[in-house]
Amino acid sequence: MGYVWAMTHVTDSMVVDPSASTAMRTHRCGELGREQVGEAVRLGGWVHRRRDLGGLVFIDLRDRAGIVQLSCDPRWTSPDVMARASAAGTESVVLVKGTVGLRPEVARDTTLATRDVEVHVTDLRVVGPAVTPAIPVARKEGEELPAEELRLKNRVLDLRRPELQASLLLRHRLAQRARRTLSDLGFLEIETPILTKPTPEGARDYLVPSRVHEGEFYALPQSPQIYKQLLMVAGYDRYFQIARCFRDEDLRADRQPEFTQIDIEASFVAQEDVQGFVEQVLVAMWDEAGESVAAPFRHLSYRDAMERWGIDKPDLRFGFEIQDFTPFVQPDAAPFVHEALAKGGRLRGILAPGAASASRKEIDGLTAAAKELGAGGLIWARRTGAAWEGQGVKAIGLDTLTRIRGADGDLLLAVPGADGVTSPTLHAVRTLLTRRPGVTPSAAHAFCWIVDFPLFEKDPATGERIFVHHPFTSPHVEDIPFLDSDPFRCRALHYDAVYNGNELGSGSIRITDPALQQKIFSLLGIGPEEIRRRFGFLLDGLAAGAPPHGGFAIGFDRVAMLLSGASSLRDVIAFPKTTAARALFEGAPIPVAERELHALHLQLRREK
RNA sequence: GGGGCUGUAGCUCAGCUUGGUUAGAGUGCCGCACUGUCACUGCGGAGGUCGCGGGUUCGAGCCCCGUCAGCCCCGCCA
Repeated sequence: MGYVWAMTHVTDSMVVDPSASTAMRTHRCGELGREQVGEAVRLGGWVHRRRDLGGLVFIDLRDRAGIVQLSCDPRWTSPDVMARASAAGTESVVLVKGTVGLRPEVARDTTLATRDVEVHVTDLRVVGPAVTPAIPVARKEGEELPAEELRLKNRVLDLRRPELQASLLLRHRLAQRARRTLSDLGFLEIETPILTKPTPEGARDYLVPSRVHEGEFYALPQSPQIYKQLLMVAGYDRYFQIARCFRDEDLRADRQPEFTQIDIEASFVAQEDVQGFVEQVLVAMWDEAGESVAAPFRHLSYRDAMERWGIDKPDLRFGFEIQDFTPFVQPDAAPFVHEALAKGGRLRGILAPGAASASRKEIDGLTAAAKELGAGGLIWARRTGAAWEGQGVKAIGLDTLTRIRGADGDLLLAVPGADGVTSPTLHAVRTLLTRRPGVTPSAAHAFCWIVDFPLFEKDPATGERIFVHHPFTSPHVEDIPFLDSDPFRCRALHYDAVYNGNELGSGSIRITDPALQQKIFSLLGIGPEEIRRRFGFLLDGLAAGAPPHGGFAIGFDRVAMLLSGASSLRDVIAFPKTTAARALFEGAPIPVAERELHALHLQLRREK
């Protein structure tokens, strides 16, 4: 608490912002320090805490810059002002006149950034009385936050908390820095429509019924994808937008139905140009948060990432890489291992140095995580000295273990099977291993690019060929000949930016050849009529003289979350939605009256 | 759509394992006292549909079923 406070508010209070001065106040509370001693000041703020000693009243007055102590003392405060100070309720807004004074030496034992000074109050008026707050803004040390449901219902109070104010302040600075960085690189900030056309591909659209056109709907954009491509065709060269995007899908801690992307597109570029722009923006934002990071970022192919980390967004701050133990498997391995190999699977696993100390309970936890992801179980063995022990000795056999070798103190964790099972399983296992006490990251920041994603994948449900990304992503030029003969061999000019195991965003080089775009659509089984209906305006655009172009979208909320140390997107969004996509504070969504539905040509059908 | 966790005073929590007095604590709130506090202190007080509905039982905050809400995860998120 005190730590966060000091960290976020001392910095701000070091500089007096002259623009803070208004007709009603001269400074922000948190800006006052020794430099203002002797000055007459006027302040406005919220009563954070009040300490009423009878003859003396102290008030901690809070605003967005921090807290300063008000001292009401008969030596400088009249009896009627004293009475008002003593009656000022918690979280009420007061206007104060006074003089900045040095606090008595013995009375500076405080965590406030403004610890040396206080305001000797000569006038105080409650201008915004507050009812008793439903949730506390000022908390005791160690006091838990109120339940998130209450925080969301009482959002104005929650937003007053210094931590949340610090997060939103940082978010503002990140946005400004990104904006300036891109603008300096010649990118133009251009807005695109919020009422757009449904794109039945991908995520579910939020639909908006048209009043004017019966039975027709707008969609809220899942991203400005097609618009930004058309801006390239229109010759705008370099575009960006801090764009709101909407997806009607189920939520997670790091997923909101409406979210913000730093959306970028540029013409006459290759993949590395776009990556260079994105790196500059990311480095600038990290710098804004006080973190020094270096570009260019390391490149990893999708295939490598899946092979060594089991995921396309590896956390490179830690070791515990996945290995292929298949070549070491000897006849003494258990039948189920041989069966898995016979079916074309592999035996993959992790040799975790020093993890032989893991308790049985811990290993059970790893096994449970493995089973949750579809693995039959988790083979494990620990090596002490030269000896292996554990269930894995039987499962994969001593001969196999001997060939795997390992070192004293290693914990071996392995899973036989298809990559589709072993990769996610071992990724989950690895993630748990990195969280063991005593495991330290090799660096604070590990950025990388994941490149060479496959263009197509098989739909696990239907077996049909589906696009991994959106259908405007260009294949590698050298893979185009294989589009028909060996589609799964084709790599996409698609790239993800990954940071400490988090996907920060993704982008691609787009298809600009209308013929190739048509071909891709038809490979996906979309007929000419449907192409026309859905994407006609894009194809027409491409046919009008399209420059080679590509772009990227940075998940801005996620960046703000990571850089502010928040554990949820909801803590970097002023008015977020719950996991059921409800807004508890304002109370959306709500049922609408029959006549409103009627005007929109809609009729409700009651389910069940 | 599926799985898990949580729901008791304004707030944070205990009570639930093993059903049985008047459901407690801290804090906040209200009142009184208090001239250097800073989580002020001291004294006194008010404050509860134990999320909601049903069931079992002589008796349910506690057991069972259902439901709602919040959170976490899987599916989903081109």
